[in-house]
Amino acid sequence: MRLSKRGEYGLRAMIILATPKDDGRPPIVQIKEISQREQIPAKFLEQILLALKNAGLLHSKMGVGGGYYLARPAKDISLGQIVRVLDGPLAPVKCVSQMAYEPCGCPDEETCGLRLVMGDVRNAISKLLDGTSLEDVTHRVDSVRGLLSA
Amino acid sequence: MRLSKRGEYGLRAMIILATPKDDGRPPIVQIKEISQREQIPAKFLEQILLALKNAGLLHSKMGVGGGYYLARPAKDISLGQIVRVLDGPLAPVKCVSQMAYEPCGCPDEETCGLRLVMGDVRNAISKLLDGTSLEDVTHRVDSVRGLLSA
DNA sequence: TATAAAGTCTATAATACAAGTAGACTTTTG
DNA sequence: CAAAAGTCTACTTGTATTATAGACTTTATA
Repeated sequence: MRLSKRGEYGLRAMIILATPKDDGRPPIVQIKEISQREQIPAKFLEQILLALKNAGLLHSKMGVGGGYYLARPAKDISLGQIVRVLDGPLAPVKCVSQMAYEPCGCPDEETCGLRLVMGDVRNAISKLLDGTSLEDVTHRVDSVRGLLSA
Repeated sequence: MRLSKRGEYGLRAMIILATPKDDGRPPIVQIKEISQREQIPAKFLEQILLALKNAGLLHSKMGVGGGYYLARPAKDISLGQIVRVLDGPLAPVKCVSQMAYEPCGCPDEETCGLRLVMGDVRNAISKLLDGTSLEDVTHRVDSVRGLLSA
């Protein structure tokens, strides 16, 4: 049930891009900066951000002073969207996938025990990842920070 | 978030082994029969069942009339135990794993947004897989069968 | 007691995928 | 024009997954 490095790095990058600057607006950040802050190989991160851009979750600006920024407000980007772009379907087995269904070959899918349980797992993961936005994450980090400093 | 074939095959096999025969007792079944019923390469299944045996979840009997059978009542074997033996930790990232924790390298784990969310995901998966026994699965299959035939 | 039916164990092959690296190209600003 | 940025595609490398092979042990029973 592992998240790939690709998925992990992408989520980390998106969280950075969703974290407001002092003026309260989401920042525009360069690959290099993210790669340094999160210890991610720059060339690998490049591919990841490109994929997120092509999926419509990020926009970018070329040239001096350019970088990446969120294509939509942080509250309108869910972690599920990000993970699906980078790691594919959330479902543990294809036969319970909403976005990439494939039969699993069991004689009768309706009464397949594995399928019943994995359907639940898929739903639980989806409920969490599709139900959590980048804004939810940054707010939660803020509130933990608050508790720690208090 | 994929379950490996190894994990999938193992779960399927365990569910078969947990399904009571007409006399109400869990059966003893040969590799060959499971592999035919579930379309699993026999030699691959062999390794999987051996691993489950070495982990203490299955017992076996050699020789004519032998086969594999559950080491404990089906209600005392959780899906989580099976998956952990075959696929390793449930956690999406190691830094939220209970059984195989490793730091993920972020500057401060306490305020890492990714970690907060993935912790939730781990807990949700664990709640489902550790909270569901093989007996729960076979009962659930029975009840679906009942609904369909009614 | 021989034979066949079963599991045991270890090695290895074949693939697929993940992770990372490279480099040439384009766009933008100053 | 030069420097700073992203774009695109190909390639390499390492590792894990999936599967196959084969020689071995144990047990029932004819």
